[in-house]
Amino acid sequence: MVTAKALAAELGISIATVSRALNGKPGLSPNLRKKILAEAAIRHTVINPVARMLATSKSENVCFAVYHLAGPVSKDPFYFPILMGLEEEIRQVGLQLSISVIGEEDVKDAALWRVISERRADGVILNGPFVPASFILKLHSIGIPVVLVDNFNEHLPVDAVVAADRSGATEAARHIISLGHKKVAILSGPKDWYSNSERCAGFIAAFTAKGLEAPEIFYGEDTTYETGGKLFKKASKKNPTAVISVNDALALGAMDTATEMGFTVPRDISFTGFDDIDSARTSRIPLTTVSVPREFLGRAAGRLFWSRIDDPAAPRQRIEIETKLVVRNSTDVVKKGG
Amino acid sequence: MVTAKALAAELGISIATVSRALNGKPGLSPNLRKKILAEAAIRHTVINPVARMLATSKSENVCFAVYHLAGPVSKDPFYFPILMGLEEEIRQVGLQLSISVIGEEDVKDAALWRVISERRADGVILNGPFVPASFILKLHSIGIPVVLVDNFNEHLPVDAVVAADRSGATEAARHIISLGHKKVAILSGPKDWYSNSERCAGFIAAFTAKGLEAPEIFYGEDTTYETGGKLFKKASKKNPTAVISVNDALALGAMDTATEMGFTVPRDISFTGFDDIDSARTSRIPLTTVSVPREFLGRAAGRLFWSRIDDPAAPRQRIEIETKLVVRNSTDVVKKGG
DNA sequence: AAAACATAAGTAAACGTTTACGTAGTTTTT
DNA sequence: AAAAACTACGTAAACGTTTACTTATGTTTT
Repeated sequence: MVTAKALAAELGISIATVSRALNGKPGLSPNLRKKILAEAAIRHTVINPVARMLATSKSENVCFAVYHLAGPVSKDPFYFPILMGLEEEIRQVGLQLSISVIGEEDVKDAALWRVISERRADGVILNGPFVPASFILKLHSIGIPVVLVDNFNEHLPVDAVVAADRSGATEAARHIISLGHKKVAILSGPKDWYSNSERCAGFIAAFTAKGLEAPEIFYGEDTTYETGGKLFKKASKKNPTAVISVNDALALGAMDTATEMGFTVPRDISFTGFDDIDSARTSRIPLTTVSVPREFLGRAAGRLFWSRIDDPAAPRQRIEIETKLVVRNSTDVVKKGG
Repeated sequence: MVTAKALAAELGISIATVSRALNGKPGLSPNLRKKILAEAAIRHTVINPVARMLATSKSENVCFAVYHLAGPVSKDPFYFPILMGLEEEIRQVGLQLSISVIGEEDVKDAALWRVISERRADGVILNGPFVPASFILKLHSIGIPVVLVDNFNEHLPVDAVVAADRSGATEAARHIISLGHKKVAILSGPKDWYSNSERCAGFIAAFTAKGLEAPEIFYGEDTTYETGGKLFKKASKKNPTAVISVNDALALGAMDTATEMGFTVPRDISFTGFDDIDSARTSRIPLTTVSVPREFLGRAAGRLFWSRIDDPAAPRQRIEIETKLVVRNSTDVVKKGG
């Protein structure tokens, strides 16, 4: 492995010329260019990106931040596909993706700020609804490009890519309505998480649009399997014929608890989820759910980031990725007596 | 934000002195040091890591490579926790973690090689059993520190961290044996994946140690839920009273297929898995499995990497992380007639 | 054929550090 | 009290690029 500098010396030409050749820049005779490129290929010469970064003062690095809450949230299989999609996109524009997990203490004080201020990243992809708005604002105000994934806030002047939570939820609810269900319960996590509130709104909208009574929403502290079970126990007192949840984990927990309590799914109660994580498909009773193309969310975030870098003054963008209802075995027409 | 250079100019001292102060190096009067540090804090002065990298020719960057096979494998929720653990560890030693997803084409040719040769990383954490040995060897032979996670090969001169696959498997098999099972089937993925072969060996060992007949192994092309179902259909022809699998997805698929076929679990057949992924716990019939502390695997990989950087000439290390049998509801004593 | 202009290359200053080496001034040794 | 040894700091050469500027060498234009 030979540096561009060494290559220049070997060929008896200036570094500037080699630089131009290796970067495909003009101002160079086709002959010499070919010669340099050929020699570079033989000697495995690549521009040293660190030196380039120093010279151009760009880090060519994007940071993917995972907000790591203590406890079950981190186990959520939701983010990995996003990460994969993002990486592929980011790589294609020649950037590199680094990851950083941040916790509650970090946000208050240093953390990402550190990553950024040490110039290891040109910008940040912030993931999930847990990141405090104040932190996002701070990042943005010091000129760091930020894009949000699976999170959005109208008052935040930053780009975001989200799933079509509301319309997806409406579609799921319409499915339930079309099966004749009237007594419905909604299971949700904290209402201040963007996707939760959007999805709930989407559910409700479907009912009110048909002139039906809006279902009651049962809020939990998180969106885990266990919480799903707990919430169902509460909800079951109202004898719903269908339970719709803001995510799959909740739905799966509720469904299993229902089975334990003696209900037969979907004969007695129908269940729907949201996200289409693996276990929705592989569950004993495959779950009817709204599929969120997570890898695609990642790709979109990558493109969004790139366009932001390209034009820092562009107006804020919000990309919404279409979702798709996947009907499986957990939903059925309402019983006559229901 | 002010560079060290600018800070030096402001204070009317040399950059070298500021560098020493900011890096906590000796050769500096306590007074001046304090003064510099104070001013640095006010002016938010941090050493520019890019410049440092150039000067020291270290990238301070570790690359986590995910070998992204087309298809269901990538959805495996196995790697995310590893990633999280790794990041925390890596960060503590001042390194940064970047991720790179590589595919089959990349390995043949460029890929990681690119990442490395462009000096964006000081080394690589290679994840999973899919990475071809030739590629690992190539990386190692050009002097790139490599650590393997969830993979090992005696003939490869690189560090590795793995779960205690063999002993964990033995423990699971012993559990099955202690319940009185004699007719047992083993479900596995490709036998050339390290963890698969180790786990199979561990299963077998438990049986032969007790003087029992070694169970038949049914091999699939991958270790997915769907394959689990297929394999069980084959295995069921031998009327096993227990089915032990090399991972949870396989076990879950087998278990659900068994239920569909009319078996009652665990009364008719017992099932065990391996890994303890989320859905093992949240499955309708919670799965008896061997818990692999994945976040810890990540941490260990981070430490291993660091110690390798520290002493490139150290002998190869292989860290084995203890696993733990988690008995849930999918296993029971063998039926009298079994 | 002179003037104006492209084109192809080189020069050298930045980018912000690290670090071996040099040099005063101060302390210790003998 | 002179020699030796520290100590605290400065100097300057790397590290490997990028890029505005300059300088030769053709190539048009008039």
